[in-house]
Amino acid sequence: MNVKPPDANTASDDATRLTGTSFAVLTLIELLGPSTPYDLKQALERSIANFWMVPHTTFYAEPTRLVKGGFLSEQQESGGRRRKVYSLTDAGRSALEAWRSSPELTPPQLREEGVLKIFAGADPIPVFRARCDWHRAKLAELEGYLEALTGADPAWEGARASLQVGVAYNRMLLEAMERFLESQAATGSP
Amino acid sequence: MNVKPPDANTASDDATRLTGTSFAVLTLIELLGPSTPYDLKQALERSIANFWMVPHTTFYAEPTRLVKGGFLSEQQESGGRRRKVYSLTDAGRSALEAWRSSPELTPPQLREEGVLKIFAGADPIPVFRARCDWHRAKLAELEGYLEALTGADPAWEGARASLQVGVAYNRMLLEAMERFLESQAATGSP
DNA sequence: ATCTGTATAGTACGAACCGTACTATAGCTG
DNA sequence: CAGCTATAGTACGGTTCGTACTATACAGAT
Repeated sequence: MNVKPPDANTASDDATRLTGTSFAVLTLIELLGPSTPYDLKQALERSIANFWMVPHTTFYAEPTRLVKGGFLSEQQESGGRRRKVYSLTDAGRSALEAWRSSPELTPPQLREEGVLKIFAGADPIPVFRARCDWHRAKLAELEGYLEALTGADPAWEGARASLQVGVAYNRMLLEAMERFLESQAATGSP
Repeated sequence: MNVKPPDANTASDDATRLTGTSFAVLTLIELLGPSTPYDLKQALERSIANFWMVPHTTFYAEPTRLVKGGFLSEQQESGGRRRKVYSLTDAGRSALEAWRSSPELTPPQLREEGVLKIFAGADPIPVFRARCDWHRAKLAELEGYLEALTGADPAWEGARASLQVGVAYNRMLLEAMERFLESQAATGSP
């Protein structure tokens, strides 16, 4: 009847859990080489954060966590601000590779307040208008990042591809909503 | 130089913060009438959770929070399990209405591990294939919910509209990825 | 009638996360 | 070289999250 040693699976093997955020850090270090948290944060914001959002305080905490798990090693910058510089360990490299080549994916996580308002009975037109503005701005932003990558190292091929996915995604949504708004304008006020 | 009374804006007016999850609960009670947390959770899963994900433990905690803030009132079921039943207060109704008719939207929050893997250099083909399966299943699920709503009360118009948005969204993504996979199949292995 | 399995309806809890606010260093500008 | 702005973080306390566990109802078998 359900009785178990209360400390079954407690200790040794419950290693640091690796989340998407962890792999974001590992990937960026692989691309950039040994990096400070701020280097990583800068790179993150122009790329990964667009499809895997992480608040900066969470992101700054992650390297520490990964050192604890043995996936990163930490050195002190000599001179200047003497900031911490993180590098991949072998464990880090192989965890990254295992994840990258595994077909498993966690389900996409979405929180879209606009659709929530529509659910609640709000007029969809202002909602879509606001979202069009947002996606237009995001599109311009992503196109800027993409342009900045032209002629970059082939190691950045994945980065380019993911930005292209982002561009396609935002363009699709934008155009769909614009079509909807136009059709409403036509029907609504003749 | 930056000196402020340390307890400026501390007390009385920092009322319970209302999040998207709060409005999800308020909206569902408006639609369903007085409800138990489980009623709400059931309804949530067939609708709102598809564009505003909430883990069930967070969702169960929300009504309690909303009672504390004065947005819901709580009664005891008489008989059966004697569960708690929640109803909107006037404060709840007006908070809901204010939110619904305000044009402000928090930015969409997305976490898509597939694109993260592509960023990291993974082969996009298995990623898209996995996602196609996922979106196909989601599409079928949403279409099922929509069908179950045919002929429902006009109060559920927003629910229907939001499900239609969800259907369109998933169909768009699915078709885009299918087109990509077909184009790859054509080029890749001639 | 009662046992027993399954679906329903939650709670407990510690780790992770998050937002706000604050701190600290570097480089630049007059 | 004082002061300003941009850069590069940390502190902290409440909130959220996932895992695991608990508990109640009801249906059918015994």
